Amino acid sequence: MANATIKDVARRAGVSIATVSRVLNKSAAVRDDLVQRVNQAIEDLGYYPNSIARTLKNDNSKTVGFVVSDIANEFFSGMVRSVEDVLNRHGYNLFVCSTDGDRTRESSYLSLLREKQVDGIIINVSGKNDELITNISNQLPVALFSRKVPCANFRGDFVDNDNFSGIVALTNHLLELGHRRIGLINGQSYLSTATERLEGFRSAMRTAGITVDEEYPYLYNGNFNRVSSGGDGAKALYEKGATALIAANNLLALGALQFCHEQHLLLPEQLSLCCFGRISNLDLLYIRPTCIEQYPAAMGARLAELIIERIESKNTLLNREIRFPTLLLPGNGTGAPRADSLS
Amino acid sequence: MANATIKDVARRAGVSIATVSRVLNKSAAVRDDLVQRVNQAIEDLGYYPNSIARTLKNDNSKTVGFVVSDIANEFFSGMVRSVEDVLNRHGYNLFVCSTDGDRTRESSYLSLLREKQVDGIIINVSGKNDELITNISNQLPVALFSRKVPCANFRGDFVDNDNFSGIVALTNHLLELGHRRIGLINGQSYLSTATERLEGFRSAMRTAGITVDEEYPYLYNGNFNRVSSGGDGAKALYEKGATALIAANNLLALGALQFCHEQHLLLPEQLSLCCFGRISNLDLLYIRPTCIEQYPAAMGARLAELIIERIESKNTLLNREIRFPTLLLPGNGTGAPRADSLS
DNA sequence: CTGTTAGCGCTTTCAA
DNA sequence: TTGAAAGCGCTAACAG
Repeated sequence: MANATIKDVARRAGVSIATVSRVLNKSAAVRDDLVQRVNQAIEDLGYYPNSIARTLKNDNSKTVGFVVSDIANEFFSGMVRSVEDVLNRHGYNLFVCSTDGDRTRESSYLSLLREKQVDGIIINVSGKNDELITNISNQLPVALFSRKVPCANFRGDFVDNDNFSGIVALTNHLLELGHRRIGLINGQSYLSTATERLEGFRSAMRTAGITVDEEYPYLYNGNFNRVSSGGDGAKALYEKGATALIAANNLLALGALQFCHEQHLLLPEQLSLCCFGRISNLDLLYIRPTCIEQYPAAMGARLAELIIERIESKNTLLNREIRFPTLLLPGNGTGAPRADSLS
Repeated sequence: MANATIKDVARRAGVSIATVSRVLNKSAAVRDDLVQRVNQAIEDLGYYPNSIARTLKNDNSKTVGFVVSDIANEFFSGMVRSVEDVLNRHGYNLFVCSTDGDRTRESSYLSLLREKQVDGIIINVSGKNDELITNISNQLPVALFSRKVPCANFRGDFVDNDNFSGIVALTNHLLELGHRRIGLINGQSYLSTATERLEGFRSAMRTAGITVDEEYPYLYNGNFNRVSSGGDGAKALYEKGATALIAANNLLALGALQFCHEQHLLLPEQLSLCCFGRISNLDLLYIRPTCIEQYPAAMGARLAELIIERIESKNTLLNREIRFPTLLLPGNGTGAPRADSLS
């Protein structure tokens, strides 16, 4: 029942294993009749090559790791599909790893992936293993997305949305509707996504004459990975008197929307809601928050291309940064603030 | 820059590679001071084992393949997360493969997985490679879900919902509301999921005195993998006069719901809609179809356990079949038929 | 054009 | 308790 090996094929075809290898890889010319005999033997035996042995010899596994907080998050699962498609077209397989944003899980997955000799790693970092990832990036091709590693000697590529201009667009949208007490439900402040989004918010507000600093009351620091955090943020900011909310990612938005739904808040009459990111089945929701559309499929495809190029270049490429332009998708969850709520 | 090997560790610790191996695997007693020296050397060199070499020697890769039509489908992505969690707890990694329900993609992925020496395969079969999968199942642990392989000598486990009683519940629900012209938007008839769901429908209807045979006009054979197919089915059956629709899976339901939304059909006044399966953000939808809840996380965890047991038993276990009980989740998309539509 | 052989990194038998 | 050495399946350098 054990699988046939190259030796079995060679014996059956009456040639040496080197010849079989040459036929398999077309790595050198082989006489026609021998090719026939080898192929016949392969078929007879149902032989397929052992790519583990090949990896050991060749030092490439044709395997890539995809590390995210939660593959069940619709944004990541939309992405992984196209990562996989592009990689597969190049003969690669994909290991999927969900870290839950946890430091230990992340580092243990990274160890496993290295032991398995992956050729490269695509990762949405937790922000808690920055030094480790920087080290790895100098030995192995790495492509980051959504979250940067703030280390000077990090080597690798980075893909994200244009966070700054996306949040500016959302903020301006709300400002134009007349809102002033605009709340931002943000994620962990040590993540580049969070800081960039906060910066965009602050900049747009400043232009409107509003200072967003430590004193600004309508900021909530939640957790990008927790829907419940979005609900908590919405509750806190709404109770403080915010007339409009921006959720900084899709999960936070979902939590905020659930809060509104459960509290029977009228959107946009009592509260305006918009968000950065993609919500599935958006057009079928009872209220569609205005949002910044994301393109997980396109981002995934780009990431896969970047990592393949980096693998093929043996990690010699200069760092690259790709920003996807953002698009404001109007919904029906935002409107003018109630007259009695104007400051 | 190349990674340290067991040889480097041995040299640095002044011991043989056998001793290093014994320390790494605790496979035999080693004198205390040598253990210290080896561990020190490992740390100094930043050594981590090459699991590829280990696989070649040991004949197990600690790797499992997960093969589905589309990992971006919310049902599968919810599942893969818990598959991964359980496997990871046992030291396994997971290869994710989306076949798009395509015969060639499926078989090519299966080849790749075998070449990579996966220890087992969890698969939602396309239905187009049944003999191949049956063959594989006799060499390698296989766990199927949602779709059976109709071959007597298939070896492996199977996990699914209780399709029959689920559809019966949906059908009875509609019958009790007074519907008679109930449409079923089903998937490919060569898939066990489709036949089982059709059987349930037929049985419930028969009990109500309605014969569902070739002549029955309110049957639509669509494609489980295509949202658009759900829209086409809804259109066709609605135009034929169906007063209520059952979509046989989540994607078909989504398509049907989108059709209703675009056509501004009033649910449930003009049409009742219910479905088998889970739709994400269900409670935030403008209309919530009554549906049969599924438990992808629980199913995934169970699948992972089954495949691990089967791997550890060296594929000697008898075939097992696990059915998850179904639960009817009431929504607001179903109601009594309009008076003028009663037959 | 073909075959022999070393060796990828590891585990494990066998001897000491 | 330790080390030497064979061998997992494959590729590629080398010799013919």
